[in-house]
Amino acid sequence: MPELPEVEVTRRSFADAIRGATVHSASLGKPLRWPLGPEPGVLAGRRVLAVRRRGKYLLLDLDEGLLLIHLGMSGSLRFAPTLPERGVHDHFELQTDRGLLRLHDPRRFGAVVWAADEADPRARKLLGGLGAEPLGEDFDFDAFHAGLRASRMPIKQLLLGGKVVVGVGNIYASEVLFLARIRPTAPASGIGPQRARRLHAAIREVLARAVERGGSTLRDFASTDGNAGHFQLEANVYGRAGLPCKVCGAPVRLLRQGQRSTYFCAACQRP
DNA sequence: CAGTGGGCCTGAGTGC
DNA sequence: TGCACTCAGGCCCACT
Repeated sequence: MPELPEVEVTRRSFADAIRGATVHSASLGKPLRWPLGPEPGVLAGRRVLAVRRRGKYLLLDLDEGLLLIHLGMSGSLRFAPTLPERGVHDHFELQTDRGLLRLHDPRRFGAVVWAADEADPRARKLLGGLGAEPLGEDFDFDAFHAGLRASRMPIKQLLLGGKVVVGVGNIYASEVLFLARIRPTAPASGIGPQRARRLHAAIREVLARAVERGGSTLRDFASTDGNAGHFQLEANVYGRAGLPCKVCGAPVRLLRQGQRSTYFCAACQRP
């Protein structure tokens, strides 16, 4: 579910409030994608120093160790002084002196993983292969273009892979390629400097705009305060198969790439 | 080596 | 109403 903008919106919604909090206790529900590692009891007494984001992972820095939180396809976090009674899909809770942090994740593709530090193999396994942060300083055009040239994968699948740039999920991949006027099936290595420039800019533009809009709410995304996002209201192609392209009026087309839906305009987006 | 497809889960929606 | 089926925002890993 959540792509980079949703994760960033989530982070911003509770980072300040939880900073400095002391953990009283932690508890697990049903198994998530990966085990926490140690017993949840080791979190008792820890202080939360900061909440950072790397790709679609949230990093809770503790005074000893850190927690890597991934929302998977259906995960969401709430943080508040008190929350309603715990439900069957609430699979992780961190009780602190500033409130309760709760992970709600019906499909359980998400995870909460403890690591001693970022060099810990447990953290490196998850963060090690990640590409550039699209909204950060390190999203360098030359490196990006070199990443494209090195792969013959269809550009949409390369973007989803997260090795070149992180955070572009299935919704935003379609939107970004529409804005850059590039066909999703185009081999990455064949994208010239001109089009690569447009793509590089489109990634920043679409993701930054989605963050401003509070993310997308397709099914059940909500930030930790429970509010919905609004970006999907301005999607140009995602979820609009058969409807007229907002630019040229041609019907938006739908195709499958690697078991995922891709939306595009055949008139606006050249192969 | 790069690239593909299976699988992890549950819930919502559709068609019969 | 019930059942069978498809699909959904991610990502690791076994395989070709």
